[in-house]
Amino acid sequence: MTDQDQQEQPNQKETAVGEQKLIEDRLTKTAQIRAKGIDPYPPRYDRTHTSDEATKLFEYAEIMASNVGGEAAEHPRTETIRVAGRVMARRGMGKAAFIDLKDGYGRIQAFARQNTMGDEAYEIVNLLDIGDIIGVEGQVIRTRRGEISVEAAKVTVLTKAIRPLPDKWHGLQDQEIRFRQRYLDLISNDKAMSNALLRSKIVQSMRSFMHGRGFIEVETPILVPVAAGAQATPFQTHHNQLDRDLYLRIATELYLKKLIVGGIERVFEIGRLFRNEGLDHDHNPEFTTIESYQAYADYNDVMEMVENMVAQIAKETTGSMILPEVEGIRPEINLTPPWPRLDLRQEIKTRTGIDFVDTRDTESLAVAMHERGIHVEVGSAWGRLLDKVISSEIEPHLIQPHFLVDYPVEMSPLAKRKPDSDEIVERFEAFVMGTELANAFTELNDPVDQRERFEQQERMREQFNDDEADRLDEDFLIAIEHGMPPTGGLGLGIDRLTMLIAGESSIREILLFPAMRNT
RNA sequence: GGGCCUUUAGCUCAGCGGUAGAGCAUCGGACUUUUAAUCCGCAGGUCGUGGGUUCGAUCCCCACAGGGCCCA
Repeated sequence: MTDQDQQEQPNQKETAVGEQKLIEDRLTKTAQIRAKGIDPYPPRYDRTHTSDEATKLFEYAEIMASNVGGEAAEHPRTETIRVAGRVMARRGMGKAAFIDLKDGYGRIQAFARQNTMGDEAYEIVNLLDIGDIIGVEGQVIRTRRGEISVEAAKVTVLTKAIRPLPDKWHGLQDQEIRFRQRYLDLISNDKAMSNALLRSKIVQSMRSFMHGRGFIEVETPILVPVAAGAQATPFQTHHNQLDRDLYLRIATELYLKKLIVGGIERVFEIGRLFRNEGLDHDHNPEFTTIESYQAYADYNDVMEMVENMVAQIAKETTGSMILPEVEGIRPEINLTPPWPRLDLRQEIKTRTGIDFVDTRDTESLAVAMHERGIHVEVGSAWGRLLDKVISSEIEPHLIQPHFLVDYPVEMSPLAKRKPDSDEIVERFEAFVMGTELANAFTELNDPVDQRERFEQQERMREQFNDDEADRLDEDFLIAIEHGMPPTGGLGLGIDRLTMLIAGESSIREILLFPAMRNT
């Protein structure tokens, strides 16, 4: 608005409008609470019962009263307790009010009556808004309509909220706000809360499984001088004092294998990886994996571990290894081990007629793909093309859990060759619901071969302008030159595992704070 | 990267080439057992942003931004 406009409108309303008015109304009430000598943001509250505990307490009192009979059985009540939570709804009726309280364990109704609380104490009830956090002290009763309620003797404001909550009936529908302000989603939508709690249980169950098998949990650097150990574009940053460019890790792989060299024979890390790539329903630039390494094991041992780990986590978190159908998202998924092992070469041959062992050069593979209507990205390396064949022709069919086994060496610079083959490595990927869940191999521990593989990757970066090619990490090579025992390694996406168990089709429903564009 | 859909009150959503509506929430009033409480009344909007067409655009066109879905 220009100065002129303001001069032409000298009688602007003094009161704020819209959202600002809602805030100012609540700030006014906050001031009114203070004027009564009450702190609207007190430091603590002695809660004696959560909502579910209070409900159970009353149900017990009810049973006891019915055993006794007489007057007490008519209107049972508990001793005085204190509950606390957020005001989700308020039904005022002059000199009485019903308040729905929500805490971390459920909901309970508070019933406030002026002649129970006294005139002065009741005044606070009229200064409450939906969204405020309050404590209620009183006995638990059952109202005439049958609802277990805390009959308020005293209501204490614990936190005055100055912004309104989303619509109480429709909840929060706007996906953008759900992701950007997840706290509102958690307050409004039960599924958001259950997904958050499920993820915690999954990680807890996973840790317990790994510890049960004798694995040691470690944490390795996130800021690294060389972003190696996977094929992905890294984020770059800079350390000022050292005047040195650093990268955010794209894998935990190489550090963990250094620990295998050092003699920690079973090691795992649960942590965040960072890959500088786009966002979609199952990709986020930062995501969480578990990687594990086990000395004297090979990829067959790891396969057995993966199927048992995933099945056990499902069992512990949902009660069953069979995940129910989710309407419009996926059919019933049976995670019971063992999962079928599919030979990659055979599977591709069956689905497409292409035998990658007989189609070793880029051009003939591109031609074969073109003949079958598979998109060919011009200028791609052989391994990238085959990856496309797998992702477009094989993966979509793997709805129930499967392992794809034995990959070409070009796609797997960190995996050991099969004893009888120069071209095939001992690697598998686990697929469920048509997407990759885990990637694992018998780790390459021949330092000369490993150096050559890295050099091959570096050449691919040059030749095919491939930013995602793996990088030669000299520190890692020196480590395995000291001798790394035969080792089976694993990487498994925890966000994807949680999507699977939660029955969600978008990673954004699982990440509490998914990456978003600038507003 | 391409296509389609979407953005209107704090929230959930209608609407339309002629200066914008409902429900809930808010605000005022009535109400001492409600539970989407009820009843009466008031207020609340640069219709995502910027251009263009038009006498007139929230509506039509273009660009941009955010969100969603599909394809690559």
